Amino acid sequence: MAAQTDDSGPVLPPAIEGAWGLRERAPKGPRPGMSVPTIVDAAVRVADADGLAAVSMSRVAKELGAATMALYRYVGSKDELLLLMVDTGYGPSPGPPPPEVDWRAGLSRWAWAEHEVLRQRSWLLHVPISGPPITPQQLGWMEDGLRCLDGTTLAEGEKMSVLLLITGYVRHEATLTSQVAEGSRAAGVEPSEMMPAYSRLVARLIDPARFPALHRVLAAGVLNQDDDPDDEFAFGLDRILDGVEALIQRRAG
Amino acid sequence: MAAQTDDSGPVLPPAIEGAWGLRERAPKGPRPGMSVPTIVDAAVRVADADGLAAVSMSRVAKELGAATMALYRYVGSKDELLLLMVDTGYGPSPGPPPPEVDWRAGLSRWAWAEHEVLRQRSWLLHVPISGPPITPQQLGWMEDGLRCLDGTTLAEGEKMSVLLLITGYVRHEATLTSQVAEGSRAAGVEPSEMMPAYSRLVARLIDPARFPALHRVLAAGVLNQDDDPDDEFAFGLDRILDGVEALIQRRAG
DNA sequence: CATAACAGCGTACGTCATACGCAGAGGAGA
DNA sequence: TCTCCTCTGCGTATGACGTACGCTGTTATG
Repeated sequence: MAAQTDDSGPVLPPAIEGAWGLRERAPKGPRPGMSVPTIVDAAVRVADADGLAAVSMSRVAKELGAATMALYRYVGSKDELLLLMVDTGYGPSPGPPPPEVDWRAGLSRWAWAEHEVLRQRSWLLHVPISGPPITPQQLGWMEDGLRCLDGTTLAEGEKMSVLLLITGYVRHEATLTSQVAEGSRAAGVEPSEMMPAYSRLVARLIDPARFPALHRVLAAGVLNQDDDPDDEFAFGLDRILDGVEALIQRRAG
Repeated sequence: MAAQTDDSGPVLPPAIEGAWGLRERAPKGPRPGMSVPTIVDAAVRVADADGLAAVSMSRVAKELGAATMALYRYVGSKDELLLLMVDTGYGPSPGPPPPEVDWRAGLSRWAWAEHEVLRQRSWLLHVPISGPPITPQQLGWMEDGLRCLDGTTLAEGEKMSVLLLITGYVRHEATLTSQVAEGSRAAGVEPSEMMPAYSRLVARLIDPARFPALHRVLAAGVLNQDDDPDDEFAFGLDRILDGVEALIQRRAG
């Protein structure tokens, strides 16, 4: 005869339900001195300033002038806090595509928006993701991506696959870029000197007879020139969109 | 007047230099009781059995019947051990493409080979990568990938970008797949019931008016049907290869 | 005013990576 | 043969971390 929460499908952590606005008030007891958003914002501030590794429960608590264990009244575990940090860190999605643009321009805009977020918050890439998206903002990004493909002839499942394809690319490219940046900071090398140094290292290691193709790449100086990283990103994105375009035309024709 | 190691570019950790076979013997002192490969193999065994989270220095030492601190005579840090684990975990690259196949079949084979490795060793995806590839096997994979594009008209830099594109996709797709698998294990749900459960959860959360496109996807039952995950993988791969093909034909024509 | 739910948090525990230094092994040189 | 010197193995100790547990004091409701 206990209260039935719902038709209760899979169980959602309380703090996540809170993010969706479905959370019963607490009519008894003292007024809470903090809130989940306060805590998450503090954690995001720490990550922005000192990286994800600096985000410990005690550090976040210190940021709020509270004791470590006080946080556990609001979040069930550090993993839960991380999940909420991702939601906040990504921020609101770029919104549905402007009506006058075609799917390609829309998806491009969508991809660049995520690219920009990840450039400024590279710690997002270090959060171990532990499941499919369930937070409001994450599903908002998904919605906006799907809308870009609204006018096309793709099946719903294909739209989804296309989005996964693009997000995956954006994340991977951002991962590589931030690794170079972090590596150069760790080694105390000028960022512009990072790739040349890497190129020299590989050249020293490999035997041209066993690694001919790689040797040719090095000889071409590909890794030396520091061309605009945005060009590199645009290259891959265009390849993917070309592939999508081929599919759309096949479905249409 | 001290010995000059080399023209010494960037510094490589000793254990990694060992992996390249350039390491001077130690002519003095007692004979080592273990070796770097022994330790790495033990660590890989632990990860295969109980996941990456189970890989602690003490657990690996226990696996070898040694004391924790004994390992530090062979590897400089846990991060170094992880890097070596990745090298061993990936294993040897699939080899250069058979001579009779074109670039597309070659790259497809290359991508499926990585896909297969990641399917069997999903812990590889959890290792925080901290820099561009420098271990022998990793560069071996790169070499084999580059060779697939040997006959094409692409510039060296473009070949590199194409490989990054594909690896990124393979890794991302494997990440999503393994997350579903791990999530179902953690929740004690049948793997085949995982996506339907997720679908029901999202349906409960979202407001169809604010998430129309997402709602349509759910209504189409896209997330319910458990089609062959390999088909999903093949779909994205084909889109990428279509994009590459478009580029190659533009460069050629 | 009594009660019960709840906020804040001090303490304690188990785990982890790893710095440090000692004991013993076993070639190299006397 | 004796003496070093270097290297291996590892015991101990440190500091950080996540978090279980339970106490204290607050506050709205009966």
